[in-house]
Amino acid sequence: MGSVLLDEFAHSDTSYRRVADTIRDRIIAGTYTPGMRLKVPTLCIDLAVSSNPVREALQQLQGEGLVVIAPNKGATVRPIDARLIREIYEVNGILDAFFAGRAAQIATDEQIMELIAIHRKLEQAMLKGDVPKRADNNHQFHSLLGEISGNREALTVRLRHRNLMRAMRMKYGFSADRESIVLGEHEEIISAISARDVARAEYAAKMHCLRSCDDIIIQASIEPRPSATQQPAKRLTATSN
Amino acid sequence: MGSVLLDEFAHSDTSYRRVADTIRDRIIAGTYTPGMRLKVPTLCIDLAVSSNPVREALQQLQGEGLVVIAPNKGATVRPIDARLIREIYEVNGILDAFFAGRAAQIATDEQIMELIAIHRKLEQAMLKGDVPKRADNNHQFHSLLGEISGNREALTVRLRHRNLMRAMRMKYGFSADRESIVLGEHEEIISAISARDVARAEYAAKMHCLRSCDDIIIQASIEPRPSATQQPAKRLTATSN
DNA sequence: AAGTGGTCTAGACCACCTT
DNA sequence: AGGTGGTCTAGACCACTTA
Repeated sequence: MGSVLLDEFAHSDTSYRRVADTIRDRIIAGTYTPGMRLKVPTLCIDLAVSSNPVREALQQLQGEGLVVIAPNKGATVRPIDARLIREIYEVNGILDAFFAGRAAQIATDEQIMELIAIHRKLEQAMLKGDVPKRADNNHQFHSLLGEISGNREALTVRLRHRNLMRAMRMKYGFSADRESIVLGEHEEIISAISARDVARAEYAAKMHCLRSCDDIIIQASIEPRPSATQQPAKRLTATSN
Repeated sequence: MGSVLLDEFAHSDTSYRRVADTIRDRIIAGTYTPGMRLKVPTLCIDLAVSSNPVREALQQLQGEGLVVIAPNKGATVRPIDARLIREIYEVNGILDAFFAGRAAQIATDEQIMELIAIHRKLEQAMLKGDVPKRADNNHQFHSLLGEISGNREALTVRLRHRNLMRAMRMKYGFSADRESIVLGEHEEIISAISARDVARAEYAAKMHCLRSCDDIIIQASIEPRPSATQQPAKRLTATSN
Protein backbone atom coordinates (compact mmCIF):
# COMPACT_ATOMS: atom_id res chain seq x y z
CA MET A 1 0.00 0.00 0.00
CA GLY A 2 1.47 3.34 -0.96
CA SER A 3 1.95 5.73 1.89
CA VAL A 4 0.12 8.98 1.46
CA LEU A 5 2.83 10.91 3.21
CA LEU A 6 6.58 10.84 3.11
CA ASP A 7 8.00 7.68 1.65
CA GLU A 8 11.34 8.39 3.25
CA PHE A 9 11.95 6.06 6.16
CA ALA A 10 13.85 8.73 8.04
CA HIS A 11 12.36 7.63 11.32
CA SER A 12 15.41 6.64 13.32
CA ASP A 13 14.08 8.60 16.29
CA THR A 14 10.99 10.67 16.92
CA SER A 15 10.76 13.95 15.13
CA TYR A 16 10.32 16.16 18.18
CA ARG A 17 13.48 14.72 19.68
CA ARG A 18 15.51 15.48 16.60
CA VAL A 19 14.08 18.98 16.50
CA ALA A 20 14.92 19.53 20.18
CA ASP A 21 18.45 18.20 19.65
CA THR A 22 18.97 20.46 16.66
CA ILE A 23 17.73 23.60 18.38
CA ARG A 24 19.70 22.78 21.54
CA ASP A 25 22.88 22.32 19.53
CA ARG A 26 22.32 25.61 17.76
CA ILE A 27 21.80 27.46 21.02
CA ILE A 28 24.94 25.97 22.51
CA ALA A 29 26.87 26.63 19.30
CA GLY A 30 25.78 30.25 19.31
CA THR A 31 23.76 30.07 16.09
CA TYR A 32 20.74 31.09 18.12
CA THR A 33 21.86 33.68 20.65
CA PRO A 34 20.23 34.56 23.98
CA GLY A 35 17.18 36.74 23.46
CA MET A 36 16.57 35.67 19.87
CA ARG A 37 13.02 34.92 18.83
CA LEU A 38 12.36 31.31 17.83
CA LYS A 39 9.40 31.44 15.45
CA VAL A 40 7.51 28.25 14.83
CA PRO A 41 6.83 28.82 11.11
CA THR A 42 10.49 29.54 10.42
CA LEU A 43 11.62 26.43 12.26
CA CYS A 44 8.98 24.36 10.47
CA ILE A 45 10.34 25.32 7.08
CA ASP A 46 13.95 25.06 8.17
CA LEU A 47 13.57 21.60 9.68
CA ALA A 48 10.92 20.32 7.29
CA VAL A 49 8.36 19.35 9.90
CA SER A 50 5.02 20.72 10.96
CA SER A 51 4.26 22.83 13.98
CA ASN A 52 3.45 20.12 16.48
CA PRO A 53 6.93 18.59 16.82
CA VAL A 54 8.48 22.05 16.88
CA ARG A 55 6.20 23.21 19.67
CA GLU A 56 6.86 20.07 21.69
CA ALA A 57 10.59 20.50 21.27
CA LEU A 58 10.35 24.09 22.45
CA GLN A 59 8.40 23.03 25.54
CA GLN A 60 11.07 20.49 26.32
CA LEU A 61 13.85 23.04 25.89
CA GLN A 62 11.98 25.40 28.17
CA GLY A 63 12.08 22.66 30.78
CA GLU A 64 15.84 22.49 30.29
CA GLY A 65 16.11 26.22 30.86
CA LEU A 66 17.40 27.05 27.39
CA VAL A 67 14.19 28.61 26.08
CA VAL A 68 11.47 30.84 27.51
CA ILE A 69 7.91 30.58 26.26
CA ALA A 70 5.42 33.36 26.91
CA PRO A 71 1.74 32.51 26.36
CA ASN A 72 0.48 33.83 23.04
CA LYS A 73 3.82 35.49 22.45
CA GLY A 74 6.08 32.63 21.49
CA ALA A 75 9.50 31.32 22.32
CA THR A 76 12.85 33.05 22.71
CA VAL A 77 16.30 31.74 23.55
CA ARG A 78 16.59 32.36 27.27
CA PRO A 79 17.91 35.88 27.81
CA ILE A 80 20.92 35.96 30.09
CA ASP A 81 21.82 38.93 32.25
CA ALA A 82 24.51 39.44 34.89
CA ARG A 83 22.13 38.46 37.67
CA LEU A 84 21.33 35.10 36.08
CA ILE A 85 25.01 34.44 35.48
CA ARG A 86 25.78 35.09 39.13
CA GLU A 87 22.92 32.90 40.29
CA ILE A 88 23.92 30.05 38.04
CA TYR A 89 27.55 30.20 39.06
CA GLU A 90 26.56 30.32 42.70
CA VAL A 91 24.72 27.03 42.23
CA ASN A 92 27.53 25.66 40.09
CA GLY A 93 30.06 26.50 42.77
CA ILE A 94 28.05 24.68 45.38
CA LEU A 95 27.57 21.61 43.19
CA ASP A 96 31.14 21.50 41.91
CA ALA A 97 32.45 21.74 45.45
CA PHE A 98 30.24 18.78 46.30
CA PHE A 99 31.46 16.82 43.28
CA ALA A 100 35.12 17.48 43.97
CA GLY A 101 34.79 16.78 47.67
CA ARG A 102 32.97 13.55 47.03
CA ALA A 103 35.56 12.57 44.43
CA ALA A 104 38.30 13.11 47.01
CA GLN A 105 36.43 10.63 49.19
CA ILE A 106 35.46 7.88 46.79
CA ALA A 107 37.22 8.22 43.45
CA THR A 108 39.11 5.10 42.42
CA ASP A 109 42.69 5.38 41.25
CA GLU A 110 41.50 4.50 37.76
CA GLN A 111 39.07 7.39 37.80
CA ILE A 112 41.77 9.78 38.89
CA MET A 113 43.95 8.50 36.04
CA GLU A 114 41.10 9.19 33.67
CA LEU A 115 40.72 12.72 35.02
CA ILE A 116 44.39 13.31 34.37
CA ALA A 117 44.11 11.88 30.86
CA ILE A 118 41.24 14.23 30.03
CA HIS A 119 43.20 17.09 31.52
CA ARG A 120 46.12 16.33 29.21
CA LYS A 121 43.86 16.26 26.17
CA LEU A 122 42.42 19.60 27.25
CA GLU A 123 45.93 20.95 27.50
CA GLN A 124 46.68 19.79 23.97
CA ALA A 125 43.49 21.28 22.58
CA MET A 126 44.34 24.62 24.17
CA LEU A 127 47.86 24.59 22.75
CA LYS A 128 46.48 23.92 19.30
CA GLY A 129 43.81 26.56 19.72
CA ASP A 130 41.16 23.97 18.90
CA VAL A 131 38.20 25.74 20.43
CA PRO A 132 35.46 23.12 19.92
CA LYS A 133 37.70 20.34 21.24
CA ARG A 134 38.71 22.58 24.12
CA ALA A 135 35.08 23.07 25.10
CA ASP A 136 34.38 19.37 24.68
CA ASN A 137 37.30 18.27 26.83
CA ASN A 138 36.44 20.79 29.51
CA HIS A 139 32.91 19.42 29.46
CA GLN A 140 34.24 15.88 29.83
CA PHE A 141 36.44 16.84 32.75
CA HIS A 142 33.58 18.22 34.77
CA SER A 143 31.16 15.53 33.66
CA LEU A 144 33.50 12.83 34.91
CA LEU A 145 33.76 14.59 38.25
CA GLY A 146 29.98 14.58 38.42
CA GLU A 147 29.72 10.93 37.44
CA ILE A 148 32.18 9.90 40.11
CA SER A 149 29.83 11.35 42.72
CA GLY A 150 27.16 8.89 41.59
CA ASN A 151 24.46 11.56 41.90
CA ARG A 152 22.71 11.71 38.54
CA GLU A 153 20.22 14.26 39.71
CA ALA A 154 22.92 16.72 40.66
CA LEU A 155 24.70 16.01 37.40
CA THR A 156 21.53 16.75 35.42
CA VAL A 157 21.14 20.12 37.09
CA ARG A 158 24.80 20.89 36.50
CA LEU A 159 24.62 19.86 32.85
CA ARG A 160 21.71 22.20 32.17
CA HIS A 161 23.60 25.11 33.65
CA ARG A 162 26.65 24.12 31.67
CA ASN A 163 24.68 24.28 28.42
CA LEU A 164 23.54 27.79 29.22
CA MET A 165 27.04 28.94 30.05
CA ARG A 166 28.44 27.33 26.91
CA ALA A 167 25.98 29.44 24.95
CA MET A 168 27.34 32.50 26.73
CA ARG A 169 30.92 31.50 26.05
CA MET A 170 30.12 30.98 22.39
CA LYS A 171 28.79 34.52 22.25
CA TYR A 172 31.41 36.32 24.33
CA GLY A 173 34.46 34.05 24.51
CA PHE A 174 37.16 33.96 27.17
CA SER A 175 39.58 36.61 28.27
CA ALA A 176 43.05 36.19 26.84
CA ASP A 177 44.75 34.62 29.84
CA ARG A 178 41.83 32.61 31.14
CA GLU A 179 42.85 29.41 29.36
CA SER A 180 46.20 28.96 31.08
CA ILE A 181 44.61 29.80 34.42
CA VAL A 182 41.97 27.12 33.86
CA LEU A 183 44.68 24.52 33.45
CA GLY A 184 46.27 25.47 36.74
CA GLU A 185 42.95 25.36 38.52
CA HIS A 186 42.18 21.92 37.15
CA GLU A 187 45.56 20.71 38.30
CA GLU A 188 44.88 22.00 41.79
CA ILE A 189 41.57 20.11 41.85
CA ILE A 190 43.22 16.92 40.66
CA SER A 191 46.01 17.34 43.18
CA ALA A 192 43.57 17.75 46.05
CA ILE A 193 41.55 14.72 44.98
CA SER A 194 44.68 12.61 44.64
CA ALA A 195 45.70 13.66 48.14
CA ARG A 196 42.20 12.75 49.37
CA ASP A 197 41.97 16.22 50.83
CA VAL A 198 38.22 16.86 50.81
CA ALA A 199 38.28 20.43 52.07
CA ARG A 200 40.98 21.45 49.63
CA ALA A 201 39.17 19.81 46.72
CA GLU A 202 35.94 21.61 47.63
CA TYR A 203 37.73 24.92 47.94
CA ALA A 204 39.62 24.50 44.67
CA ALA A 205 36.44 23.62 42.78
CA LYS A 206 34.56 26.55 44.25
CA MET A 207 37.32 28.98 43.38
CA HIS A 208 37.46 27.58 39.85
CA CYS A 209 33.78 28.41 39.48
CA LEU A 210 34.05 31.86 41.00
CA ARG A 211 36.89 32.86 38.70
CA SER A 212 35.05 31.54 35.66
CA CYS A 213 32.03 33.58 36.72
CA ASP A 214 34.08 36.73 37.09
CA ASP A 215 35.64 36.15 33.71
CA ILE A 216 32.38 35.66 31.86
CA ILE A 217 30.85 38.75 33.43
CA ILE A 218 33.85 40.82 32.41
CA GLN A 219 33.71 39.43 28.88
CA ALA A 220 29.97 39.98 28.59
CA SER A 221 30.13 43.55 29.80
CA ILE A 222 32.19 44.37 26.75
CA GLU A 223 29.19 45.90 25.11
CA PRO A 224 28.21 43.70 22.19
CA ARG A 225 26.31 45.85 19.79
CA PRO A 226 22.61 45.08 20.02
CA SER A 227 21.82 42.71 17.21
CA ALA A 228 19.39 43.71 14.50
CA THR A 229 16.47 41.86 15.96
CA GLN A 230 13.44 43.50 17.41
CA GLN A 231 13.51 46.08 20.16
CA PRO A 232 14.61 44.69 23.53
CA ALA A 233 11.08 45.12 24.86
CA LYS A 234 11.00 44.25 28.53
CA ARG A 235 12.60 41.23 30.01
CA LEU A 236 9.81 38.85 30.68
CA THR A 237 11.31 35.98 32.65
CA ALA A 238 8.02 34.18 32.88
CA THR A 239 8.81 31.87 35.72
CA SER A 240 6.42 28.98 35.67
CA ASN A 241 4.25 28.36 38.68
CA MET B 1 -19.78 35.00 11.52
CA GLY B 2 -20.50 32.29 14.03
CA SER B 3 -17.56 30.51 15.48
CA VAL B 4 -17.29 26.93 14.42
CA LEU B 5 -15.85 25.92 17.75
CA LEU B 6 -16.69 26.65 21.34
CA ASP B 7 -18.32 30.02 21.88
CA GLU B 8 -17.44 29.88 25.57
CA PHE B 9 -14.83 32.48 26.41
CA ALA B 10 -13.04 30.12 28.76
CA HIS B 11 -9.66 31.31 27.56
CA SER B 12 -8.23 32.93 30.65
CA ASP B 13 -4.91 31.23 29.96
CA THR B 14 -3.61 28.93 27.26
CA SER B 15 -4.94 25.43 27.23
CA TYR B 16 -1.62 23.64 27.53
CA ARG B 17 -0.81 25.64 30.65
CA ARG B 18 -4.05 24.71 32.32
CA VAL B 19 -3.51 21.08 31.39
CA ALA B 20 0.02 21.16 32.80
CA ASP B 21 -1.19 22.83 36.00
CA THR B 22 -3.94 20.25 36.42
CA ILE B 23 -1.68 17.27 35.89
CA ARG B 24 1.01 18.77 38.13
CA ASP B 25 -1.51 19.32 40.91
CA ARG B 26 -2.77 15.78 40.58
CA ILE B 27 0.73 14.33 40.78
CA ILE B 28 1.53 16.41 43.87
CA ALA B 29 -1.84 15.54 45.40
CA GLY B 30 -1.22 11.86 44.82
CA THR B 31 -4.07 11.33 42.39
CA TYR B 32 -1.52 10.24 39.84
CA THR B 33 1.09 8.18 41.66
CA PRO B 34 4.71 7.59 40.63
CA GLY B 35 4.97 5.02 37.89
CA MET B 36 1.40 5.49 36.64
CA ARG B 37 0.84 5.64 32.90
CA LEU B 38 -0.47 8.95 31.60
CA LYS B 39 -2.31 8.12 28.39
CA VAL B 40 -3.01 10.93 26.02
CA PRO B 41 -6.47 9.74 24.90
CA THR B 42 -7.65 9.41 28.50
CA LEU B 43 -6.40 12.85 29.42
CA CYS B 44 -7.97 14.30 26.29
CA ILE B 45 -11.41 13.05 27.30
CA ASP B 46 -10.94 13.92 30.95
CA LEU B 47 -9.80 17.48 30.29
CA ALA B 48 -11.88 18.06 27.18
CA VAL B 49 -9.03 19.06 24.90
CA SER B 50 -7.30 17.46 21.96
CA SER B 51 -3.97 15.72 21.94
CA ASN B 52 -1.72 18.64 21.12
CA PRO B 53 -2.13 20.64 24.37
CA VAL B 54 -1.89 17.43 26.38
CA ARG B 55 1.33 16.43 24.70
CA GLU B 56 2.83 19.87 25.17
CA ALA B 57 1.88 19.84 28.83
CA LEU B 58 3.51 16.45 29.27
CA GLN B 59 6.70 17.70 27.65
CA GLN B 60 6.77 20.64 30.03
CA LEU B 61 6.21 18.41 33.04
CA GLN B 62 9.02 16.19 31.85
CA GLY B 63 11.24 19.25 31.93
CA GLU B 64 10.15 19.82 35.52
CA GLY B 65 11.11 16.26 36.38
CA LEU B 66 7.60 15.11 37.29
CA VAL B 67 7.02 13.01 34.19
CA VAL B 68 9.09 10.69 32.03
CA ILE B 69 8.38 10.33 28.33
CA ALA B 70 9.73 7.37 26.37
CA PRO B 71 9.71 7.69 22.58
CA ASN B 72 6.83 5.76 21.04
CA LYS B 73 5.87 4.45 24.46
CA GLY B 74 4.25 7.42 26.14
CA ALA B 75 4.37 9.24 29.45
CA THR B 76 4.45 8.00 33.03
CA VAL B 77 4.58 9.82 36.33
CA ARG B 78 8.25 9.78 37.20
CA PRO B 79 8.98 6.56 39.08
CA ILE B 80 10.76 7.16 42.35
CA ASP B 81 13.11 4.65 43.95
CA ALA B 82 15.36 4.85 46.96
CA ARG B 83 18.31 5.91 44.88
CA LEU B 84 16.47 8.90 43.43
CA ILE B 85 15.25 9.89 46.88
CA ARG B 86 18.79 9.84 48.22
CA GLU B 87 20.10 11.81 45.26
CA ILE B 88 17.41 14.43 45.56
CA TYR B 89 17.86 14.84 49.27
CA GLU B 90 21.58 15.10 48.81
CA VAL B 91 21.04 18.04 46.48
CA ASN B 92 18.36 19.44 48.77
CA GLY B 93 20.68 19.26 51.73
CA ILE B 94 23.34 21.17 49.86
CA LEU B 95 20.91 23.84 48.68
CA ASP B 96 19.10 24.20 51.99
CA ALA B 97 22.40 24.60 53.78
CA PHE B 98 23.24 27.35 51.33
CA PHE B 99 19.86 29.01 51.85
CA ALA B 100 20.06 28.89 55.63
CA GLY B 101 23.66 30.04 55.71
CA ARG B 102 22.92 32.91 53.38
CA ALA B 103 19.88 33.83 55.46
CA ALA B 104 22.06 33.97 58.55
CA GLN B 105 24.21 36.47 56.68
CA ILE B 106 21.68 38.74 55.02
CA ALA B 107 18.16 38.18 56.36
CA THR B 108 16.52 41.34 57.67
CA ASP B 109 14.88 41.33 61.06
CA GLU B 110 11.52 41.60 59.31
CA GLN B 111 12.27 38.47 57.28
CA ILE B 112 13.21 36.58 60.43
CA MET B 113 9.95 37.72 62.02
CA GLU B 114 8.12 36.40 58.99
CA LEU B 115 9.91 33.07 59.26
CA ILE B 116 8.80 32.83 62.87
CA ALA B 117 5.22 33.73 61.92
CA ILE B 118 5.11 30.98 59.32
CA HIS B 119 6.61 28.60 61.83
CA ARG B 120 3.81 29.38 64.29
CA LYS B 121 1.17 28.79 61.65
CA LEU B 122 2.82 25.47 60.83
CA GLU B 123 2.70 24.59 64.51
CA GLN B 124 -1.02 25.37 64.62
CA ALA B 125 -1.73 23.33 61.49
CA MET B 126 0.08 20.36 62.99
CA LEU B 127 -1.84 20.63 66.26
CA LYS B 128 -5.11 20.66 64.35
CA GLY B 129 -4.00 17.80 62.16
CA ASP B 130 -4.70 19.92 59.08
CA VAL B 131 -2.54 18.02 56.63
CA PRO B 132 -2.92 20.19 53.50
CA LYS B 133 -2.28 23.38 55.49
CA ARG B 134 0.64 21.68 57.16
CA ALA B 135 2.20 20.89 53.80
CA ASP B 136 1.47 24.39 52.55
CA ASN B 137 3.04 26.10 55.57
CA ASN B 138 6.07 23.89 55.41
CA HIS B 139 6.39 24.79 51.76
CA GLN B 140 6.14 28.50 52.65
CA PHE B 141 8.79 28.18 55.32
CA HIS B 142 11.36 26.75 52.96
CA SER B 143 10.31 28.97 50.07
CA LEU B 144 10.88 32.06 52.18
CA LEU B 145 14.33 30.80 53.11
CA GLY B 146 15.04 30.39 49.42
CA GLU B 147 13.70 33.82 48.54
CA ILE B 148 15.85 35.48 51.19
CA SER B 149 18.92 34.16 49.43
CA GLY B 150 17.92 36.09 46.33
CA ASN B 151 18.93 33.19 44.07
CA ARG B 152 15.91 32.38 41.92
CA GLU B 153 17.76 29.74 39.97
CA ALA B 154 18.57 27.76 43.09
CA LEU B 155 15.01 28.22 44.28
CA THR B 156 13.63 26.85 41.02
CA VAL B 157 15.73 23.72 41.32
CA ARG B 158 14.69 23.32 44.93
CA LEU B 159 11.00 23.81 44.10
CA ARG B 160 11.07 21.08 41.49
CA HIS B 161 12.55 18.64 43.95
CA ARG B 162 10.02 19.72 46.54
CA ASN B 163 7.16 18.87 44.19
CA LEU B 164 8.53 15.39 43.66
CA MET B 165 8.94 14.79 47.38
CA ARG B 166 5.47 16.12 48.12
CA ALA B 167 4.14 13.49 45.74
CA MET B 168 6.04 10.89 47.74
CA ARG B 169 4.72 12.23 51.04
CA MET B 170 1.19 12.15 49.70
CA LYS B 171 1.64 8.50 48.88
CA TYR B 172 3.48 7.34 51.98
CA GLY B 173 2.97 10.00 54.67
CA PHE B 174 5.17 10.74 57.66
CA SER B 175 6.19 8.58 60.54
CA ALA B 176 4.22 9.21 63.72
CA ASP B 177 6.73 11.35 65.55
CA ARG B 178 8.20 13.12 62.57
CA GLU B 179 5.95 16.17 62.89
CA SER B 180 7.07 17.24 66.34
CA ILE B 181 10.68 16.65 65.34
CA VAL B 182 10.23 18.90 62.33
CA LEU B 183 9.11 21.74 64.56
CA GLY B 184 12.21 21.42 66.69
CA GLU B 185 14.44 21.36 63.64
CA HIS B 186 12.83 24.47 62.23
CA GLU B 187 13.31 26.21 65.56
CA GLU B 188 16.98 25.33 65.54
CA ILE B 189 17.32 26.78 62.03
CA ILE B 190 15.53 29.97 63.06
CA SER B 191 17.64 30.22 66.18
CA ALA B 192 20.87 29.93 64.24
CA ILE B 193 19.76 32.51 61.70
CA SER B 194 18.73 34.93 64.45
CA ALA B 195 22.13 34.46 66.07
CA ARG B 196 23.75 35.12 62.66
CA ASP B 197 25.62 31.86 63.10
CA VAL B 198 26.25 30.78 59.52
CA ALA B 199 27.88 27.44 60.22
CA ARG B 200 25.21 26.42 62.69
CA ALA B 201 22.42 27.44 60.29
CA GLU B 202 24.01 25.41 57.50
CA TYR B 203 24.43 22.41 59.74
CA ALA B 204 20.88 22.60 61.10
CA ALA B 205 19.40 22.84 57.60
CA LYS B 206 21.46 19.94 56.36
CA MET B 207 20.47 17.76 59.29
CA HIS B 208 16.83 18.68 58.75
CA CYS B 209 17.11 17.38 55.20
CA LEU B 210 18.98 14.22 56.14
CA ARG B 211 16.38 13.28 58.76
CA SER B 212 13.54 13.95 56.36
CA CYS B 213 15.25 11.73 53.81
CA ASP B 214 15.67 8.92 56.31
CA ASP B 215 12.05 9.24 57.31
CA ILE B 216 10.65 9.08 53.82
CA ILE B 217 12.76 6.06 52.96
CA ILE B 218 11.55 4.27 56.07
CA GLN B 219 7.95 5.19 55.31
CA ALA B 220 8.22 4.00 51.76
CA SER B 221 10.09 0.94 53.02
CA ILE B 222 11.66 0.77 49.66
CA GLU B 223 14.06 -1.96 48.80
CA PRO B 224 16.49 -0.58 46.26
CA ARG B 225 16.68 -3.86 44.46
CA PRO B 226 17.62 -3.49 40.81
CA SER B 227 14.44 -3.69 38.76
CA ALA B 228 14.07 -5.50 35.45
CA THR B 229 16.22 -2.90 33.78
CA GLN B 230 19.91 -3.32 33.30
CA GLN B 231 22.27 -2.70 36.15
CA PRO B 232 25.30 -0.84 34.83
CA ALA B 233 26.54 0.50 38.14
CA LYS B 234 29.17 -1.64 39.68
CA ARG B 235 30.34 0.40 42.60
CA LEU B 236 27.53 1.59 44.78
CA THR B 237 28.07 5.06 46.08
CA ALA B 238 28.83 4.31 49.67
CA THR B 239 25.63 4.84 51.61
CA SER B 240 26.26 8.32 52.88
CA ASN B 241 26.38 8.54 56.64
C1' DA C 1 -7.68 46.37 9.10
C1' DA C 2 -4.73 43.37 7.49
C1' DG C 3 -0.95 40.33 8.60
C1' DT C 4 1.92 37.49 11.30
C1' DG C 5 2.43 33.98 14.20
C1' DG C 6 0.73 31.29 18.29
C1' DT C 7 -2.77 27.81 19.45
C1' DC C 8 -5.93 24.08 18.87
C1' DT C 9 -8.72 20.38 16.47
C1' DA C 10 -9.51 16.52 13.53
C1' DG C 11 -7.79 12.94 11.35
C1' DA C 12 -4.14 10.11 9.14
C1' DC C 13 -0.03 7.41 9.92
C1' DC C 14 2.61 4.10 12.31
C1' DA C 15 5.01 1.63 16.27
C1' DC C 16 4.29 -1.54 19.75
C1' DC C 17 1.75 -4.52 21.76
C1' DT C 18 -1.94 -8.52 22.37
C1' DT C 19 -4.48 -12.40 20.61
C1' DA D 1 -3.97 -9.55 12.29
C1' DG D 2 -6.13 -6.31 15.12
C1' DG D 3 -6.14 -2.84 18.65
C1' DT D 4 -4.42 0.69 21.42
C1' DG D 5 -2.11 4.61 21.72
C1' DG D 6 1.87 7.58 20.30
C1' DT D 7 3.14 10.74 16.51
C1' DC D 8 2.63 13.94 12.81
C1' DT D 9 0.27 16.88 9.20
C1' DA D 10 -2.99 20.14 7.46
C1' DG D 11 -5.79 23.62 8.30
C1' DA D 12 -8.88 26.54 11.14
C1' DC D 13 -9.13 29.80 14.95
C1' DC D 14 -7.54 33.66 17.44
C1' DA D 15 -4.35 36.99 19.95
C1' DC D 16 -1.25 40.47 19.19
C1' DT D 17 0.99 43.86 16.47
C1' DT D 18 1.66 46.42 12.17
C1' DA D 19 0.37 50.38 9.37
